[in-house]
Amino acid sequence: MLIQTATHGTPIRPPVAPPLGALPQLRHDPVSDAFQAAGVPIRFERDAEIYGEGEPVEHFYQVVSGAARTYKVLSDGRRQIGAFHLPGDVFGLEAGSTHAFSAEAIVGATIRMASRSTLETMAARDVALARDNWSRTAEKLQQAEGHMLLLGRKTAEERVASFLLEMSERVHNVSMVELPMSRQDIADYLGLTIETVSRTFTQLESKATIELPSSRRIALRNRSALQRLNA
Amino acid sequence: MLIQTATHGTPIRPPVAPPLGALPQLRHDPVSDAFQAAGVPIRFERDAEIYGEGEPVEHFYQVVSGAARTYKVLSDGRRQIGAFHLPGDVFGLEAGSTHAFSAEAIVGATIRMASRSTLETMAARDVALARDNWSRTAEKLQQAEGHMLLLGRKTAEERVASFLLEMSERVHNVSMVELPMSRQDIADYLGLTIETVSRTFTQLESKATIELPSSRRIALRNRSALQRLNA
DNA sequence: CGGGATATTGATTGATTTCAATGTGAGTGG
DNA sequence: CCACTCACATTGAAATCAATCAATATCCCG
Repeated sequence: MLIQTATHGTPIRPPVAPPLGALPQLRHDPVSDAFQAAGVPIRFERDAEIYGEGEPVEHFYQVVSGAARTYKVLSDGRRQIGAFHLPGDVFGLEAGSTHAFSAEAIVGATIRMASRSTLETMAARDVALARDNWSRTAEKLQQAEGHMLLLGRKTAEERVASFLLEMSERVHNVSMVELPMSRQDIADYLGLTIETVSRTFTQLESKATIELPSSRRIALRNRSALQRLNA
Repeated sequence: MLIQTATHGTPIRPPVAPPLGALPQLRHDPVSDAFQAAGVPIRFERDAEIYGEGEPVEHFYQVVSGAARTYKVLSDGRRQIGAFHLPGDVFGLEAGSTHAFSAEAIVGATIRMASRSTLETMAARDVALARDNWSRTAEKLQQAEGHMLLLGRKTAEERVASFLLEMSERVHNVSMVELPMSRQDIADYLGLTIETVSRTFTQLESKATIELPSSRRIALRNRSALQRLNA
């Protein structure tokens, strides 16, 4: 079931200038500390599966460099990306026994993997770590809730605006955003088609809200226009 | 900001036969136990606000009888219901300091409220309780993730089918489902309009997949047809 | 037995999808 | 160094699903 494309046991230093989230900004908190201690960095190639839906939860993950996506697919192939994971982000932190999502590298990525049982043993002793696990999961839940509002109630233009602001915020609000993901990934994250995403970008560009020097680089020219769309 | 319609300090016994989820089925686990010990049952009238988005998290909640909804609204009033809470369900269990959602009673409801600080103090001492807080939040996250797939990628018919199966499962898979919520609530949960929800019900009825003895009572006649739509 | 809220049904519109080219850019090999 | 190619992205035209606008219909509740 799992197509293992990862190069195991090869702790590789993060590349000098990864596309999005150039600064790993590893938070100094119990979970990050635990990852420093118990986590092993593994290299995943572009599109490599990190884990699959339904598989037992054996590890927790933290992006060191690169980017990952977690998603669900319907039987006929329709895909919904639940979240993008950028450097510093922890994912796969599930309390249940099996993964509810699949995870893949979006680009070549280095991901720190910590064994679930180790982290759980540590959490059973360290109250702060246990609390932090909860806190991180609760944070993901809030993100998911915000994303439900987007998927259920926002127009295409509003979705794209929200996406751009989110990406910009996640790389310290720089106005030139370098996207690691394809239009298909964006579409599947926003619940749209690639054509609609593309058209919306063009439309925002014609209103001088953004600029598209290349398909993966987007300059936010009128942030308040985007914020207005963010409702 | 908070329209306090709740009748505080009135521990009321759960009604004999609440509409949906007639059996409170309070789980025997650390959180439920903590609610038994530290929680106070409060009566909320139909549409009464339980807490509002942005308010500080001061309590955690468990539905004793009745039902509640948690939702977000856009500035122009568009609403997305993130979840319905039925007897036994815990909600408002947020690790952050403010509520990301608003919560209201859907029908008259008795809700057990436990003070956040009390539960957190208990969790700091009791590893099992801390683990259970995490576990419950993780479960909510999985539900939210499933709901994202629905909102982002499913057709109206599939959404309604998923909703009916979900409601049925939550009341022990009985085929006659008694809905506590209005069409507007259902629409806002599924990211549709009331008209589309209504038309889809009618359409499923004409295919003999369901039966609608009244607008709030739905009989699932062909569960496998619904499951097929659930993809 | 009203009367107001809630739900259903109908007609039409419209945003997004689908189908279909066309354009662009990065990597490859001649 | 430059054609060539393949994947990815953009653009256009048509179709479609759900939303909107607009009547009824039904159900509570007083």
